[in-house]
Amino acid sequence: MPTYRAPRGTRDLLPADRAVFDRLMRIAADLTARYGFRPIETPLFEQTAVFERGIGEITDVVEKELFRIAPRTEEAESWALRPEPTAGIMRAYVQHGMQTWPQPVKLTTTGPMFRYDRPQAGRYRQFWQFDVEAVGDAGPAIDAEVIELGHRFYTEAGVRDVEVLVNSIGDPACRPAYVETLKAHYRGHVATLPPTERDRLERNVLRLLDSKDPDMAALNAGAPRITDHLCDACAAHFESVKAHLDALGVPYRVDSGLVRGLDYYTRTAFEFYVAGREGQQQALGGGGRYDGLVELLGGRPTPGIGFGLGLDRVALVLAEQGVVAEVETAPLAVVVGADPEDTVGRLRVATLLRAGGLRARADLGRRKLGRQLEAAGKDGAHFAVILGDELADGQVQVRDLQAGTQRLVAMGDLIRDLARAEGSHKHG
RNA sequence: GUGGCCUUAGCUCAAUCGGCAGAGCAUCGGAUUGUGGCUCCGAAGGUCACGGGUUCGAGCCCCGUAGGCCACCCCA
Repeated sequence: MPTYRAPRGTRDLLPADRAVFDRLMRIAADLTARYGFRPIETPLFEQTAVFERGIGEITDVVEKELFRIAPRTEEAESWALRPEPTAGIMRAYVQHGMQTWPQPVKLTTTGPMFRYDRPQAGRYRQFWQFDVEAVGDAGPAIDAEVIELGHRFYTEAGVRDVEVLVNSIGDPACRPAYVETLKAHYRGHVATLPPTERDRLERNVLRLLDSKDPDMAALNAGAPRITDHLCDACAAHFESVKAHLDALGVPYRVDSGLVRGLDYYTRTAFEFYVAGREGQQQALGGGGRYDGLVELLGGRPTPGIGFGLGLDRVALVLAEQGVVAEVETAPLAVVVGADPEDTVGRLRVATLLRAGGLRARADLGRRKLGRQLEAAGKDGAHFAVILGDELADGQVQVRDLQAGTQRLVAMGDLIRDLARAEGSHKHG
């Protein structure tokens, strides 16, 4: 067992893993560009208050999962690693006066998030999210646009059977009354509530709705639904979001038990799952509308909507579904030589090829030719450029490692020859 | 944060009743002159996760810790 290892809940993305992430990030960047979102980077840590105010102090994310940074001096500011990107981006929106930009401001970012909870497969203390935020448009059309974008990301990534769950969780005009109605419903059955659920009754009743406790099933079935208690404005908004989703052909299912764990959400809430694997653990992504957040962070009242998609989980599902991303990392050519000691010659030719724009490696180990060729083959190289006596006539052997054929090529023609071969390889 | 299962070489796994830590793959080297994939030979690779206890003797039994996984909690 090694002396040092990656901290609990973190992992190394080895080249094969990293290639999968690169591909996902490329898809995200390409997709968001097409939809008019512009990339933004905010710090990996913020003043703790940004998260406490924004996300809500009585949420699990802040209460027990926030990665707090120990202050270095007594008067130091209190910082925490970001558990999600939205609060930081909205902080930036306010700080830089983005309300003076053409609205809506559409932003995207992809990067690591941090939550101090107990690790499990697909659940890490450092995990990656692809995030999108559209600020300054009250919807409902843009709600559907954002949901459709999220859904399309999975499609382009190659994830099969992704299902969208949507709900409306009301707004300050109607949610408080609904919360009281819901509390009243459960209070009538306090005695039958499991201990953990009883504890949540007064603190956050909405959470009882998505409880997986079998004893709660019957009770939840009879519980009043938020969608039956929306104010007129929220109800109309929700209907319109659904109509837009229908028009766009996005497959979705209304789940009136869907609530979100962060306080800032209003009205539209949605999550993405692989069909048949609903249940909080396996969420591939989620998001919603947060019309009160900018104001909470000191800005003018500004509506907004966005989502965060978990890249680690997407990678996990892709692996489960057997989707493999072919990424070209193998060199086009490896320069080998008959004289093991002539590293100068091999490196010089490789440098020449690289200067010509080709992916080339030189075998700098001092081993015999056979070993060099063997290593080149294992590396997945298409060609081996073999340096030998022919150099005296200004020629090298170019061996096609897959076909097992080889021919003499003049040094002066080498770059053009290999470049042409690369092109024909790519096209079959 | 709660409960359970697990941890032996880089990877996948063996090791009889408590009695000398092994294999396959991968890595590196060799098989008479400048040609890979197959084959053969060899080398290297271990604090048996870590710490304690029981025992003549512990990879194996007991306790603790760490890490991973599973179910919760909750999120991505």
